[in-house]
Amino acid sequence: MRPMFHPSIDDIRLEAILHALSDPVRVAIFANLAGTDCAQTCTAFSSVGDRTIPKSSLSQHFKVLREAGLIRSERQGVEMRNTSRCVEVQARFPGLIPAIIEAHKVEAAKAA
Amino acid sequence: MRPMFHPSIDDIRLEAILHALSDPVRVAIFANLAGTDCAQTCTAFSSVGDRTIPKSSLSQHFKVLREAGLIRSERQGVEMRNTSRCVEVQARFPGLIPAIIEAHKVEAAKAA
DNA sequence: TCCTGAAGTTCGGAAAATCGGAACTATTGA
DNA sequence: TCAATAGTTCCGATTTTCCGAACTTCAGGA
Repeated sequence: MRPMFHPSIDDIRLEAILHALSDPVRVAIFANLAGTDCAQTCTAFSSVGDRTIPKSSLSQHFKVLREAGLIRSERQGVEMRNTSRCVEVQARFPGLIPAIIEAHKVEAAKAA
Repeated sequence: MRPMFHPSIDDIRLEAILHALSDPVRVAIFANLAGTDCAQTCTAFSSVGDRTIPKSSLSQHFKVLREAGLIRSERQGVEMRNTSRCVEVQARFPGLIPAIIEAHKVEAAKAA
């Protein structure tokens, strides 16, 4: 298994962030991670909304979020602890993440 | 030629906006449109940065921006007048567009 | 009216990205 | 050492993107 790659702050690309969050599953995962202090495992998201996400797809989604610099994944025993990198991203692109999270809430509120 | 489709404010999706702006050419076009009051034609963007964009690709890019609700395109004689819909999007997703434009500037500044 | 040129759009095939099932790896606990 | 669990990797099928070529639309002459 390859070691996990996490870009440094300066290598984070706006393009990659927007692409990562342009998927409904990924933005849901990220919004959840950004809204909590405790790390979440991948399987915590095996279903998003009413959809069931296959393990392989989940793994890809986490990889995209990780390589965009949005989350940090650390192995802890048999599972993966995922946390958001909001604070770091905020330093590079001030206000970007809060605006997207807020927009995501606006849309989620409307759907309900 | 099919009539152009512009989504109404309430049909604008966050997902579509993020996807539209996750492309370097499109975010450059949109940042430019958002930063000026005067409408721009498509050919005004036939080159972005140092890259030359084929007409057919440009047309597709404008279509993506239009259908995401980010711009409005109106035929004026032989050409197309494109303007941003920032004010409308701001009403639906407050702060989202300014944050992305700002992030785009941060990145553009770094590249220079 | 009939050209001609300019501005975009549409078509279609090649290239790239995405999805998900099956097989694999890594780690813990019995 | 064996079994179970969490996640990754592989790979084929589907979907999306890219761009050249052909087409449409409109304005301004001759």
